[in-house]
Amino acid sequence: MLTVKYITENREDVITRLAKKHVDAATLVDNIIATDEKRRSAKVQADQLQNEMNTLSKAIGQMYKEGRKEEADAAKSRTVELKEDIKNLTTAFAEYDAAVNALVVQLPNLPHDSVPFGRTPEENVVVRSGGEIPQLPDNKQPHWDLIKQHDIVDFELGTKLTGAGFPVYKGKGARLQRALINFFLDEGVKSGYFEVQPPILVNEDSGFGTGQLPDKEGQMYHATADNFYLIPTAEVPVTNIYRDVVLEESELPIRNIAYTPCFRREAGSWGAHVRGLNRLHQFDKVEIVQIAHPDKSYEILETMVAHVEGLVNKLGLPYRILRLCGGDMSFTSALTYDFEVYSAAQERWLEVSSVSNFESFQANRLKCRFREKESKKTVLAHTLNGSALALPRIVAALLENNQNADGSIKIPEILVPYTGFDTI
RNA sequence: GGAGAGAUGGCAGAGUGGUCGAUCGCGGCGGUCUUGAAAACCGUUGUACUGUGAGGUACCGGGGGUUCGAAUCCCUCUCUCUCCGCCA
Repeated sequence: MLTVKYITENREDVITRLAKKHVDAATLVDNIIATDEKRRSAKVQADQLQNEMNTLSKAIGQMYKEGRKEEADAAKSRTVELKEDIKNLTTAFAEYDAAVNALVVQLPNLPHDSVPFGRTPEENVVVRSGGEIPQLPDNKQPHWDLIKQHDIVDFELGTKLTGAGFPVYKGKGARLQRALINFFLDEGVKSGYFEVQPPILVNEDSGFGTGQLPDKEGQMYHATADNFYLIPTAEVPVTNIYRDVVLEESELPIRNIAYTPCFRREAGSWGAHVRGLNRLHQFDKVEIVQIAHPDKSYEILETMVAHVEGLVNKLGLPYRILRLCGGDMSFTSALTYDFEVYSAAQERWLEVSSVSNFESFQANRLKCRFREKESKKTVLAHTLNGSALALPRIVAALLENNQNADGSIKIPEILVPYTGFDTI
């Protein structure tokens, strides 16, 4: 969330920039400023009275010590009214405080200046593309048919065990999964990321910290007996490592990489275009997360994009990088690049990564700060993350793009040391 | 799962109703000394909110209560440790 201080001091800026996300924030912003004003006023009054109370209490203590009991008892009677007033003001303060909070969390993050205008995914801007779209045999098959032919992913079996969207990977399918995970992790570690293996169940505080709660709880599976949530992305546990943390400036940037399974309920979004591996309830993903100095975060965003680009290049997949327009960006993001690979039998672009700079929007929720070396002041850090990469659609594209006329599939050379086979 | 103990500032560890935001030590920072470093000595050292400012307020795991006054008493929740049981 944005800081109230920033909103108050930059009212116009907030409103004009949010217009790019097609949000008319004027009413909300003014409401925040007005409520915050009341909040502060209640705080000041309460503090003053509390100060009187503290002074009086000390005096009473002194009187007792000196044996002036009657005087002390007289003073006590004066505290009754004070106490009542303080209670009322404190309650008012708490109410205003909660109100301000409830309002502020409704404001999306401000889009960066470079974010294109636009409302729909069609208005995203292709910043660059690479790789070559392969010429497939006339009898080309979509991946769900290839999968069936080789019996490497079993959707029906997954449905038996759990339900739709929880496939069972079998044989070379399972090994391909494992190969990709290891490949992505190794590449990340080679680029200087620090590997972590977080829990895949998180508590409410963590869900709130990265913004999945309270609004998007329908997105996550909920283990109600313990009030834990299954993570929709490793972003949640990995970023929350830095919740309520004050880092040293010299520790920045923090660069973490993690593999986790991810769980998404995707309620209501089932339907066309979700066949096969295109959309699942459980899938594997390697995620990169950075905590950065505000002056460096955009530079770092580009290095993350470059890292992801390196991965799709090494896998030989045709790809394009999109800069998301204001209307297609997430609530929390200031600038997002999406990576799409071309799945040549479906003849569709599939999103396989989303790399974002959240600036201090998440950090403010998380209270993730660093101590500025010069001033020794604590400053909100910038958080960034990106998929590097999400597996199922990569697998879909690999299978489709590398198929031969007989339905056999060539494994990209770089993966062979990981899979132990070069053909499916 | 059973029994017990505990949660205090970066760490270690005092403090059981009244100038306690909190003793002392270590660590950190600044300084003296030194060619430099170490040692020694002196000083300093939490966070947040609020006020133009001096300052004020809050925070001793979380929440609630008793009291003129709570780190200290009561209730409750969470977590940690030790022993036993079970277990990949």
